[in-house]
Amino acid sequence: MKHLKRWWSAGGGLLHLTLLLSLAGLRVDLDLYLLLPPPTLLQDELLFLGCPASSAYALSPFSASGGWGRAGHLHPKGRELDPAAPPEGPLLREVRGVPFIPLTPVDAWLVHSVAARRADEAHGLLGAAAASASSTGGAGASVDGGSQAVQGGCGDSRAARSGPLDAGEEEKAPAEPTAQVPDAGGCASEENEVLREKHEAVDHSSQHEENEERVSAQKENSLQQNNDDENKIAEKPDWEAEKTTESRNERHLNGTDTSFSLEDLFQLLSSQPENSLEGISWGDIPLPGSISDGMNSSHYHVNFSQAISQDVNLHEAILLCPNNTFRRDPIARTSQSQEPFLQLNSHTTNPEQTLPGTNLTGFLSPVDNHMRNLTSQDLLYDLDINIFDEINLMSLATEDNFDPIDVSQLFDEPDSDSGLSLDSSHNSTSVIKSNSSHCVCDEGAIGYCTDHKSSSHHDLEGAVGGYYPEPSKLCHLDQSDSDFHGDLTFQHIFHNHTYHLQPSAPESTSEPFPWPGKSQKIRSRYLEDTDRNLSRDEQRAKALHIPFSVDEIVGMPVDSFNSMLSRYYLTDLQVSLIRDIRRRGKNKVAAQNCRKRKLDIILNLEDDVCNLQAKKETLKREQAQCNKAINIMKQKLHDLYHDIFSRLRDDQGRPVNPNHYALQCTHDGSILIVPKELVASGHKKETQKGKRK
DNA sequence: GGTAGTTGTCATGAA
DNA sequence: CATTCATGACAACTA
Repeated sequence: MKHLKRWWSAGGGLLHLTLLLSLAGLRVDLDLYLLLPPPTLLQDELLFLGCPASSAYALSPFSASGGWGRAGHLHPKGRELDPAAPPEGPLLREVRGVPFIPLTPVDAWLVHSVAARRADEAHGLLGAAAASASSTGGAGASVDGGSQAVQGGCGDSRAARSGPLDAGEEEKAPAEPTAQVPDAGGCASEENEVLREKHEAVDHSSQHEENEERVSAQKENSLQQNNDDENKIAEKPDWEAEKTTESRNERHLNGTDTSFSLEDLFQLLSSQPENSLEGISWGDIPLPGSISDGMNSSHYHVNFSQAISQDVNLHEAILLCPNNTFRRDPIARTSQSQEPFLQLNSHTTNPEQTLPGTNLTGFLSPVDNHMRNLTSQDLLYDLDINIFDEINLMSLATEDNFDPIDVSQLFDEPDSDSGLSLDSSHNSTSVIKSNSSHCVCDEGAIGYCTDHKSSSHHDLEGAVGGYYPEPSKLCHLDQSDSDFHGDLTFQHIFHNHTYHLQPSAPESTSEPFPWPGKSQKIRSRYLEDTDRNLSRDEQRAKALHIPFSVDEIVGMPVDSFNSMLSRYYLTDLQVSLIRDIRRRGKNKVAAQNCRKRKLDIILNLEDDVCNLQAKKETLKREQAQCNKAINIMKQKLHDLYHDIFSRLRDDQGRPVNPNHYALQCTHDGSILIVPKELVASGHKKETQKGKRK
């Protein structure tokens, strides 16, 4: 940028720039009038910036006072000329027929500087030549393609396109020295003047660099004051400012804003690294040359929304890019973030390439939002639509006249094995298939009807083998799996061109691709590992391209399951398999639960046994303690008895024999000595009464 | 190679 | 009647 500034400040910068544009083959007839800025540029510009717009702004280069256009052709935006305007400087007078409308102070300064310069020239150097040229209209150092080095009288058509001048402006024009438009000779002499002043400009170049920096700062301020959109540019970060620049360019495209200021040029140039000018595709610069063309030709009036809708068809995107959710070019995406300049170019200079969808870097964001807003159901729906094609092929596969080769050719699968012929499938499976053509469909027949099932699978896989993404995977299923022990036959169907070999032939002989030793081992190991992780039902579902996962099929509620079966177009084979998968899955879970429950019951019973055994021991100990206490009590009672009878005496003073008498307690607490015979008869009566009750 | 444990599956009955 | 659940039985697999 510094280089650019210096280059720019050298005075001939615009000329060089124009030459570059021309050499690059860009049809940009920038009418550049190169005049050196005075040393007082900064002060003048500051003064200029401080001026109200009514007095300082937007004088068209075709202003009569400016002297570049025919009198009476001031741009409608133009107000009036500020007499205090800087006297000289570069002017971007017209861009490919579109009048240069200064929007920024710099632009306006350019206009003013040229206007003042032309006033000086009218009095001095150009003199009569300029006066003679004024009758033919403006002229400039128009450089177009390098061939039109000097284009005289070019101001006619431009002035005509620039629109009428305000009457007031036209009246003020004579007040200024008449800006005589030079003819060709005038342009030549003007170039000499430029060269002469260029040397002078070298002295002021350093100061001009500073001025340029301040000018850029002032431009930001002026943008805030004048334009809301420009104001956003000043406030927003760079990446947002790019958007605004884009919008501005779109305004150019739509013709709503025909102005193209040096600021735009600056912005474009500054968006590139300092020394990368040569890397800039000048043809991509959204110069108003092409803009003006866009005003005249309809193909630049692009309906972006239409372009988006045409390009980003969701279904089409998914179908075309099954591996990529979004149909977008990652390279373009990268370039959007890394090369805003180029991305910006793509909108303006080459819409034919950009808009039809090859490069949607700038327009894909709404599509992305749309895609992000899609629910998983929507995506699943699209996915299912995609899968339906497969299912339809499956249906075809089950038909008799189905030719798998056609399918292979239809999908043009690189990995498709041409050896997957009808002969192979029929040779290996037709006999079995004829014996039980629908064995797979039968409930409960899948699990261990291995030959039949595998044969059916083979038929199907053989039918869709060319379409199956990785048919070789199925050849590397776990050989120990009895359900798929026919996979070797399977393998022959897919990959072996020598079908006369035994199914148990070594795998290496049937491998169609010459994998190197190590990679083949890795590959087979990988495939075994990946397939080993799949359950049988998952493998079956994969083989039949069931569009649902096993977990979904098993865990889905009944209503959803039934609605799913009715909602999607599924073959009988698929429906049968789905139901089997569901039944087996639920039964598997039930069996697991049952075993778990049984195990829990067993464990609980074992715990109960342990608890009961412990309780039994406790009770035994308690019983022993009780017995021991009872014996103690009996012994005490016996001792008490003998003690009592030893102290008892009858009427004659003799001791009472305890064998003949017994002690009996009455209800009132008194104790009687009763003969044992009476006690025995009394016990009999009580027992008889108890029995009667 | 035999064995016990695990797991998947089927058949069957009950809810 | 269809579906689910529970469970015994069987087979395959694994350690």
